[in-house]
Amino acid sequence: MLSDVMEDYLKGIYELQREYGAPVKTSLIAESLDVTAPTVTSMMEKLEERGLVAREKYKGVELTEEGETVAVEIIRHHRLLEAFLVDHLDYEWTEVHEEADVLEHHISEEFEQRIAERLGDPAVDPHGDPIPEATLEPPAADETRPLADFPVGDHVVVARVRDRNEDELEYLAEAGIVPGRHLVIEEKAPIGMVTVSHEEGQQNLPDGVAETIRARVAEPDDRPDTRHVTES
Amino acid sequence: MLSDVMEDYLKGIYELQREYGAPVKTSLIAESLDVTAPTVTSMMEKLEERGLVAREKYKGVELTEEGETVAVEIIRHHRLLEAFLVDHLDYEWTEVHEEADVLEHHISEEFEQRIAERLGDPAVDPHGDPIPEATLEPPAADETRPLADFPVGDHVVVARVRDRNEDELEYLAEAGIVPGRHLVIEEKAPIGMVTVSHEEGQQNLPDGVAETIRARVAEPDDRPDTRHVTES
DNA sequence: GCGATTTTTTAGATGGCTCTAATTCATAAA
DNA sequence: TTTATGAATTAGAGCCATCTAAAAAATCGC
Repeated sequence: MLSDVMEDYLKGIYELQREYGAPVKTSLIAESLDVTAPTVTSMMEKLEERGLVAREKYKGVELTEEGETVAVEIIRHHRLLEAFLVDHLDYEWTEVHEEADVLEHHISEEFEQRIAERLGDPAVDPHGDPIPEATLEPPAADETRPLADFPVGDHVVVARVRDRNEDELEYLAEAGIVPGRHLVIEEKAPIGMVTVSHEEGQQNLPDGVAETIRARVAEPDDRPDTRHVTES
Repeated sequence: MLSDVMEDYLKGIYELQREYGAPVKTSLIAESLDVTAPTVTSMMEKLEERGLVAREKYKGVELTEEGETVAVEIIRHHRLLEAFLVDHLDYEWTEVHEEADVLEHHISEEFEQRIAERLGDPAVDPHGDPIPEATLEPPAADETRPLADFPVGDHVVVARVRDRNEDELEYLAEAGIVPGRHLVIEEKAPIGMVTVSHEEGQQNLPDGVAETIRARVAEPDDRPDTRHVTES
């Protein structure tokens, strides 16, 4: 009933709403989906007609409950697929995003249930992102923060390394920046760079990248792990 | 580059061409894809422009080599997916068709290779249909014939039970009409019905159904098997 | 072999998703 | 508080896959 394109808009709006709050502005949506602003406006009119977003002209949109449910379902599909590809088809966690981004729109309820079952209803995907429950309750806002936000000296655990292009993820994986990894914030250089360290050495990260890696403060019992980078 | 719709046309034309020979008429395509004739004509113009079909106006179309390769690829996807769903996600062979029909257009090369490998490069799918090779050579025309074509008294082995709606396949599975099954043609009634038998009893099949079940003459060493219907 | 019937194509329209160009609205700066 | 700037919307267009109605071509029956 809903086109894949509409599903992509809803997913995009959901994520922008989480990150920047509502209402979500036209220009943000346009940028995130790589379309022009008029395209977004006309799509918002359609989504509004269908009751999936609430719109205030010239201000922006917010997902309705129904729109949010659709978005959460697509995200559940995406993250289950990523987990499935890694666990059952030997994909590397760095290369699952594109495949999941397509398939998320095309798998049936049945397929979703079967892979969830086969995976044992995992709580997070290979990037560390939480997988929404089958009930499609929007997951609680998370307590992680971008790596760039922690002050020098903090000990943190990487929670998520966001879906982005494969080369970047591979580089980060190679450098040991993976979900679950224990890091120390070593330095924040005024040229827009963060330096972190772990058992295997130091790593410099441009601010833009450090913004998209989310972490939480290391608990007393978080032992620096010795997880190794996957051999490829 | 190619839309899913175009892929569906190519797949449909391929199958019609196998069944009835080339050129394939507009009306046949329209019926098999459940669209109107003008829709087919306009799609054929587009496929011709792209070099995927050769067209003779008012006569019909034939796939070019390139068009055939695309069709074979989609069919390979379809059948690998069906096999994967049955072998690795516990689907019944009667319920995989719809899922595969959607996903066949959306999986990557990578995904195709990985499921093929995981399955051990099977030669046939759960319906008994041959899975084209990764080289996408069009498979040799097969030597099976519709069940309806065998004379009374013949001993045959079911080769394929074609993709069609789930209820019908479930009924046939329940009745023991599954790929690999040894059958004897018992009677061909003038009311358009064929009667076949196997170890567990007799089964009447309307001609329309007997047309879509393909079989080959039982070889001397084909022992009537005792395969059981899957318990559900 | 010619008219009647069937099939195919042409013509013209619609809805979906996108664009560029022009206009309207909101906001930040003076 | 007025204006300049930037953001959003409207206007108008194009392409895709589809439709119905009308015209043209092929085929079938005598």
